[in-house]
Amino acid sequence: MENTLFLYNTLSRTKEKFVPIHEGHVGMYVCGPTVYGDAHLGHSRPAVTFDLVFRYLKHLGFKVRYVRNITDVGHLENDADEGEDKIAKKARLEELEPMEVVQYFSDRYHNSMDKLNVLKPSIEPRASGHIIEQIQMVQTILDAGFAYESNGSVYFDVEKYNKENRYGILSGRILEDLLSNTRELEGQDEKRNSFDFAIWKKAQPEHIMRWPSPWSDGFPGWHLECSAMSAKYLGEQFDIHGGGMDLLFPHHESEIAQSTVCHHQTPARYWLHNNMITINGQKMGKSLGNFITLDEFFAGTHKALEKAYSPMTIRFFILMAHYRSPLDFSNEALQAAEKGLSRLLKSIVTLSKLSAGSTSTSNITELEEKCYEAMNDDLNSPILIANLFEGVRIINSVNDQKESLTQVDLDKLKNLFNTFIFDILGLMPESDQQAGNEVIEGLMNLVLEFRANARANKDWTTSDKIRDALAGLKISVKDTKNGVTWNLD
RNA sequence: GGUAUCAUGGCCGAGCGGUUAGGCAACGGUCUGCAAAACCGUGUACAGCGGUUCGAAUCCGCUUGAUACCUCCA
Repeated sequence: MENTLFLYNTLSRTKEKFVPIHEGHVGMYVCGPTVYGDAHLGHSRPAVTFDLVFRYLKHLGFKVRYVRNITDVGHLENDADEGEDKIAKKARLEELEPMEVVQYFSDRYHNSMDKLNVLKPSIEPRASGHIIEQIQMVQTILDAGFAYESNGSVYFDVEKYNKENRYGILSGRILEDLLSNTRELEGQDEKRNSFDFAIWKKAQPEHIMRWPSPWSDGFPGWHLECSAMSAKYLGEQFDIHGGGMDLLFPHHESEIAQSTVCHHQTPARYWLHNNMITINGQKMGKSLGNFITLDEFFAGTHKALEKAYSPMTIRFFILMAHYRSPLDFSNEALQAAEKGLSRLLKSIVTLSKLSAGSTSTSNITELEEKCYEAMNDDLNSPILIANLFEGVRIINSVNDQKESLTQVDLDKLKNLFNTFIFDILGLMPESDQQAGNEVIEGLMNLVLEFRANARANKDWTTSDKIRDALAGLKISVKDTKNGVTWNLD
């Protein structure tokens, strides 16, 4: 483990050397989805980003416990105090049990993540399964004097907390600014200050998702689940906390406040935030109604899409940008990603067929070092990919006999490509239909034999007819120096 | 209004004071019966205006524009 990984910590606004609390082990918590709708392109960014973190840490030899929650209670819709639970609303509209909705969209979320080749987290806890832990946490905060009960609900006393700690340590906000700038919202009379946030909410009579507590029949506050579940599975202080930038405030800020009161320390050492995916320069979001679901991408059914885009294209598209930069959706960009990915993956097949030379004209060791440098520098996947394309150039040049590599370098390059492309970037070949299909294999050999004969006789009409006909069946035939190759598009 | 981030060639997207990012597209060439693929070559990017410096896309200031958060959202 001689690699030194640097990560950008939102807490310090700098890149910091990553040193885990317990040597050789990493605890990572990432805010997962609220399951009340299909996963859209926006959801894929944190999933892929932290999948990359997970994969790379494992590659470096760490034993990683990766916890990603599923939020199935507690998020209020619209106005904070007047709204109803998102899950409950959807359930009532469709006359389903809330848990039925949760199950349905969880399954669909998992399905989309599987397609994107996102590894499953070690633990995927649900908020509804941790009500007791959350109630205990509310009690602890009340006992410590940092919360107050009001009409059956319990609110976190931000002003009091801020006297001894700093509310705003993560987001850079200053409490006075919040006070003077918070908008007027209806029904906030229960709170002492507008910036106080609920840690327990009394349920309205029509509210279906409710649990008994010392204060009221109700449900836990919005930010509490992550504090409770991360502490339960990763300890009172753990290594990495991740999520989308949009969660920075108030969600993560409030998590820090709650956990600090309960455990007297900042819950996580490194706070990582991925940037947003935008569409026409604007954030893709549920509430903005400008999102495209992942299934729509895979099927090409959304009106903004010129064609279908495969899961690996989406994954590669995301990895081509650094996780902290905004990434703008466009058909052009997706198609560029699609072609680039195809070229990258094709080179692996070419690589497997190369024969060794007596000398090496390229420095594979140096290439490998550059790949690690890129990843160690705050997971700079675009630089990594640029380096891999340098590898592609080398592979193709060797194939064209313009360069050569020794067996040692060839093996090193194969190992390099397998490690970075499959294990770390998590890409995978998508069309392996031709593999193992003996019928197609046999037919193709037969057809290409006829064509080879025609070509030998300079019967271009016949040979082109065969090639065109196969092209119509989405089989492309290419005549190379080393013979004929074909593949399914 | 407050806080934060950003503005790079046709498109996407790296860059953290001096050396080629990379992908896609385009053009020219090599190869090929023709294609395709591949390889080689080509683009005088850095929002604007000042400043610091021997030297700035990169640091500082101002201007303009954009986005995010401040309310659920990845």
